[in-house]
Amino acid sequence: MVDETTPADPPRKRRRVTIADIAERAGVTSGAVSLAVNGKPGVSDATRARILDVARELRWRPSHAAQTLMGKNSEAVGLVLARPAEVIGEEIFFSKFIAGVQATLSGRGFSLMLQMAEDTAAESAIHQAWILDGRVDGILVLDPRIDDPRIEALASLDHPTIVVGGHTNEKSIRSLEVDNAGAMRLIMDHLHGLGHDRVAYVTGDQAFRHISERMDAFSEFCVDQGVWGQSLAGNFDPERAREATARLAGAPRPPTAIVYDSEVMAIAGMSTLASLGLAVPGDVSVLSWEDSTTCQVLHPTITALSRDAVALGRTAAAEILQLIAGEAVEQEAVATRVVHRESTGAPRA
Amino acid sequence: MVDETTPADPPRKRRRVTIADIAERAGVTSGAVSLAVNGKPGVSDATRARILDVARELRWRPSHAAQTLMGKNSEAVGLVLARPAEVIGEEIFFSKFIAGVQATLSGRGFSLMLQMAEDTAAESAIHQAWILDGRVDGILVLDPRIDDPRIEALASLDHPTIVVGGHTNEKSIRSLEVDNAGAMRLIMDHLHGLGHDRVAYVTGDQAFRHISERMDAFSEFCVDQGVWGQSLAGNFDPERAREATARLAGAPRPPTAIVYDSEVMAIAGMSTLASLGLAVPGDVSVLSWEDSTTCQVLHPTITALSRDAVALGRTAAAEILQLIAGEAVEQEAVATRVVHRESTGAPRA
DNA sequence: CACCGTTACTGTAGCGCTTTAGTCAAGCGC
DNA sequence: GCGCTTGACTAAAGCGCTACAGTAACGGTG
Repeated sequence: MVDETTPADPPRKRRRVTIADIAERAGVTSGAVSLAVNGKPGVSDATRARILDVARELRWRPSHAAQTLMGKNSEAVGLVLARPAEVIGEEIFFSKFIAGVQATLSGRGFSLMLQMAEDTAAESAIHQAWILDGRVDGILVLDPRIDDPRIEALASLDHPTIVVGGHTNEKSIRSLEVDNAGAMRLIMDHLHGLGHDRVAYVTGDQAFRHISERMDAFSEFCVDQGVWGQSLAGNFDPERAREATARLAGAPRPPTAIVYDSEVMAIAGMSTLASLGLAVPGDVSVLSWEDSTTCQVLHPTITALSRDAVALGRTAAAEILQLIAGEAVEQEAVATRVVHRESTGAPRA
Repeated sequence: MVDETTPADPPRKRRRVTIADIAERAGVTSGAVSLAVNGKPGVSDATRARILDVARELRWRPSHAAQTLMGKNSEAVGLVLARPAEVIGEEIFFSKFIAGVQATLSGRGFSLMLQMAEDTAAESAIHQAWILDGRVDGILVLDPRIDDPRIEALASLDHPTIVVGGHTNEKSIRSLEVDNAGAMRLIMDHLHGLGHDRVAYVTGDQAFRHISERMDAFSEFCVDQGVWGQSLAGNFDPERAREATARLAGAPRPPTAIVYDSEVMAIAGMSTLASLGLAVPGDVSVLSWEDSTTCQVLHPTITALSRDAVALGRTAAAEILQLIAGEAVEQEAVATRVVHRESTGAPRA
């Protein structure tokens, strides 16, 4: 019969409801309340029920700060993005990845702590602050670089961490393997299978481990299969992709197919080809590393390496949760395939 | 002579460095340390300098948990997304908005707490938990609905909150005004100015306040200017946009221009028109509410309402920070304009 | 019936920090 | 020399919660 709608409640400063309030009301001490709400033995069933009733009635919620002060988990995972805001805003990968991470995390009641940093040094500083403060239980690292200073720093902190994409030298740090070499082989098999033997690859930022892995696999494939192949360095900037495309198109012996390291670059490249009067895939085939709705609706539709970034995010989240819980981490491969669309076809004979 | 480097330190569990450690080493009490590190009067300059030196040397960082327990700010802002993961992954608006929010927040040392929720009820529960725990200092609400239950709930919690887009009935809650009606007028002025007098509007989810505001402005413009105008309900799903487009194209008197409520829908619509053999803008003009790189590179390029979602996020973050700091909140309008590209032109005579 | 083991609690000491009330010596004016 | 201020600290309480050492009552046992 206790009605807490508080009809004429004076709207003054609302004080926090604490276990002491519950204790008083239930006629026990705060210690007993703690045992009761945490499901630990030491209180009779009757008392426990009474305490829980009062707690519910008072709309009590445990103080997170007090709990982490006692060394409890913070139920949050941290992710720092060290890329320019424009890139994060444009590249569909990030929002998909984050959406995937969130979907899994939220299902388990975890939150995501997100920050952007200017550079990897700033990113490490944030990692450090979060971990020492116990604000996050685990950290997700994106875009690993060759000899990444962040990973070294994290290894010394000895905290649950998952590096997404590219394994690390630090064996104490888990990484979510992304088979960049295998994916590149899928792409090259596709193009080679169509008959292409002059392929160009317009890359993203080579400082990233995953990009350099792709480049290596590209070169190896070309050598092994006798394909003429050339990488042109880019940095995810569509303008750079335009320049690279124009250079390739104007070459004495232009490639018959171009692979772009991102959807944004592929689109920029394709529009450049169109403006140069080149037909896709008639004169040159185009393939995008990363799929999106845009690839499906553009004319011609763009053949793309589809990786399901949402699933990647989900997997990363699941793994970090397992790591936090101290369970064995089981690697789950993210399905990767080439979706054949209109932008790739047999080269002109 | 106190040397705490402990030469043969066994690498066991790393204990947290606390102000007590600093106090001991500096030969003062923890109270003095607190005064020193917080820049408060009560310690001599010499002592303060000594304390700060020791703190730096020991790499001390204040315990966030202890501080929030004392009622300090948590230096974080919360944002809950209540849309399907796929939509968040596809719509460029979200990543741009979040990137913008982050850019401003990070600059001031704040973090973003991000969660996804199934529905608005779950979203409110998360808000409540965050606020009562003091885990966030402020909350950002996106996609306000007509008679939004979340806003009511937040109003009763009396916590810094900014509703992005659409003002609220609750005058205690601040909102970041987005002039949907004005933007719709810009769009219609553009089309009407080109000579269109049969315009269709394929909408997003009408439960959202911003969508209904746009629809109202659309209707009003049409009535006032004697333009034949019709809204077709969508829900941001490209498939729905395709259906709507096909229906419009097949009508006895089809519209000469179609406005789509999102870039994803505009692209879907345009590809549908193409597959029906209709020329853009020859047979029908297309306009997208929301700009993106894709709009710029598609053939034809798409005329779009450009709102700079990154700036919107930045502004939202700046406002919530001002609100948290207790400063006066100054509304800063986000530049909005129609970017005229190839997809709109004069209707065929 | 003294003895022991449970059960169901209570009381209190922290976790790391802030804050307030005190303490104590030095300095000042008359 | 006395009272009084001032500056520079110290001591201790308290934020909300957990953990752990007690303790009182009860029931069973030989």
